[in-house]
Amino acid sequence: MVTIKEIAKKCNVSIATVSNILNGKPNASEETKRKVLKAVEELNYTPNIVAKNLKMKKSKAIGVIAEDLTVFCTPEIIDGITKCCEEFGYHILLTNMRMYKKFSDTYYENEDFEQIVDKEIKELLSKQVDGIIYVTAHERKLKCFHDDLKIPAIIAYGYSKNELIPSVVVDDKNGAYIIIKHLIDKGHRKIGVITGKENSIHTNDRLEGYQKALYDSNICFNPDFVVKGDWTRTSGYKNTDYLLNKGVTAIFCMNDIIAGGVYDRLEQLNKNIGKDISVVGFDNRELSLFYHPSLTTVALPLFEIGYTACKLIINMLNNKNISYKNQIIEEKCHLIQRCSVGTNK
Amino acid sequence: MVTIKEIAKKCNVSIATVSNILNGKPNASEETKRKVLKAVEELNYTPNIVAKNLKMKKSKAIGVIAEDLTVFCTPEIIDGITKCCEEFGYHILLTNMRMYKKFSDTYYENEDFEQIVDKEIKELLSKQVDGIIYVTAHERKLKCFHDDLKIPAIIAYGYSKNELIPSVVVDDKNGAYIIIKHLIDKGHRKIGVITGKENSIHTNDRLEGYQKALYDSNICFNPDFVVKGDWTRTSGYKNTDYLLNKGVTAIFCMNDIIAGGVYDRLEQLNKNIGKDISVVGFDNRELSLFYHPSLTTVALPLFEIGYTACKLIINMLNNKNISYKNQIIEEKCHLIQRCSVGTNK
DNA sequence: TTGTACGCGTTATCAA
DNA sequence: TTGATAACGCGTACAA
Repeated sequence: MVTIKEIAKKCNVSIATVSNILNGKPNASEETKRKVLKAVEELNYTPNIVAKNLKMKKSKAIGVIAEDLTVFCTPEIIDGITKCCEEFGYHILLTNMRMYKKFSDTYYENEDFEQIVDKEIKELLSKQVDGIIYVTAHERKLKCFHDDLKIPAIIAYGYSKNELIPSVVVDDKNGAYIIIKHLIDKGHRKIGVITGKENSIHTNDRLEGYQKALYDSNICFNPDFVVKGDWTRTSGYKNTDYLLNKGVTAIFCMNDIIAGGVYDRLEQLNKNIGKDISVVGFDNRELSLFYHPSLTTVALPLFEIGYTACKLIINMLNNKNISYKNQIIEEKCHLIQRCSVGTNK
Repeated sequence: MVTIKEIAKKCNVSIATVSNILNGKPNASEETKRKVLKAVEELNYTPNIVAKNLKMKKSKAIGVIAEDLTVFCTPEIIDGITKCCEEFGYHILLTNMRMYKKFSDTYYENEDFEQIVDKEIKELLSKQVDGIIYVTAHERKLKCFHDDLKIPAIIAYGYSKNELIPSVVVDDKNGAYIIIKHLIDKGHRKIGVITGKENSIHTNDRLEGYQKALYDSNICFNPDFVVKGDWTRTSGYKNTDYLLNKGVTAIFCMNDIIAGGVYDRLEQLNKNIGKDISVVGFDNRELSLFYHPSLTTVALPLFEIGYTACKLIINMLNNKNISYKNQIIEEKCHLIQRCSVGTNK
């Protein structure tokens, strides 16, 4: 690799001059500037950022710790981070912990979990990243950073238990609100719900959004219309009959997978989805587009979460004095209208 | 940040001694070793890898250039890379070019394409990565590295035009072979095909695998059973009737999306998939599990591609002398048996 | 067994 | 307008 020293020698100038020119410092004559730039070109000089970082004591690198890259929401979040990094001249050091693959879906209950995370953070610190974004694979409250962390950090998609670490999350309440509002606008009054797992933040917030939407339209909330699911297709399938018996005209599934189960059952019953009965989902998983009929659902603002998280980290980097205590940023969902909702009456 | 110097001072030893101990060198007495390790613990010392890299002239970092992280195959490939990096103590510097988002699906025809790639490679070189893995979003032949690249590089999922750069790809031929073999084993003799886009490597190889499977079972290839699609659901829908009229008992769709279109049409015709007619796909997209009935298909060896590519890069790093000229590694697909295939007669 | 001194490729200070 | 030179934090001959 050719260094600054070599091009200095070739041009008969000092390395300081070369460095100045390369960094666009105002001094240096046009003459030498040309000469140096030409040599840079000819020798195909590539600056050594590692050396630069050492000297500058910063890396323009953001460490991204993904709990699991292969979970559907993670790539889109990282895509948002990438976009922001691109705009502000940062780059990404990726740590994929592969949690689902290693410990299946209860990884966060694993006793080694904290140690693993600690190790990865220390690793990133070693590499002198300027900030860290922790991307959860599964929305929940967690504490993954120590209080004495010396660089800015943020949690994307999960909620921080540590008040000094901000988080950027889905506005689930609003997401549920807009899709229920949509059903109401289409004339539905009796709207059944199949929930996700109990005690999940998603489940609670989405239920609250559902209730708020009803309230705002002067519809009384009927607890009988709410039935407990667990995010699975089976739980959609099994609970459909119950809601049908309650006389609902629309079913709000708290994710697209549950909706798949509801579709299964409705087809068996020869119900015409989007006419006899309306179904909506949540998440806008790719597969929801391929249901018959395609599923009206709510898109998670994954890209936005990534982008905002990264922007915030960069802000924190540039304004070290201001406090981000207890900051939780909620990104809004988007209604995706497709063919599973019909007009009632 | 606390440095090696500070812990040397605290222990009244030289930095050399500290360095030796930290790197597990045999010298140093138990006494001082204990003393130093204790100080390391107390001061929460974190080694500065940037400085180390500068000194050692290597980074233990692999640059990963993804054409688009949000394309379905990319995360799984990177997951494989991660696993391998983990095993061999490397880390990943991720470059997500966001090609689909920026230029839609013909990005590789964009005239700026090469320049963008060049720029990203140069950037990675600046960061002193030890090797580069280029992950295509779309299987095709491409040349993305210059001949004078001074570090090992490899293409994952795409084919290299440059004979010095190895590639790791899907064994499409084998994938088609095993799924057609499966159909034949189930008694099917008249197997229709809806292809992907013309001139695509996938399309050609999958067709060849289909033909080979027939041949090996003494079934004559009937060109009339092959109809041109273009990877879309619509192309599946439109071509179903044609194949039905030809009297096929099974339809091989060159991807799962096409199969979705075939399902659409077959449902309209009240055909019972998996009984009246069998359908198989390719790719094992998540959604194929949610079709009714769930789709028998072929899983792409994405994880394996990533893992192998990374392993190969690390080999190249450790054996700089041996040649990898014209090396193309093909990873085998896996048959995913589900419910869309029935026994014929 | 331990310490001194140098160099990795930069940037920044200050003097020329 | 330029050039010496001292850092940045670390690893490693070589000397002690």
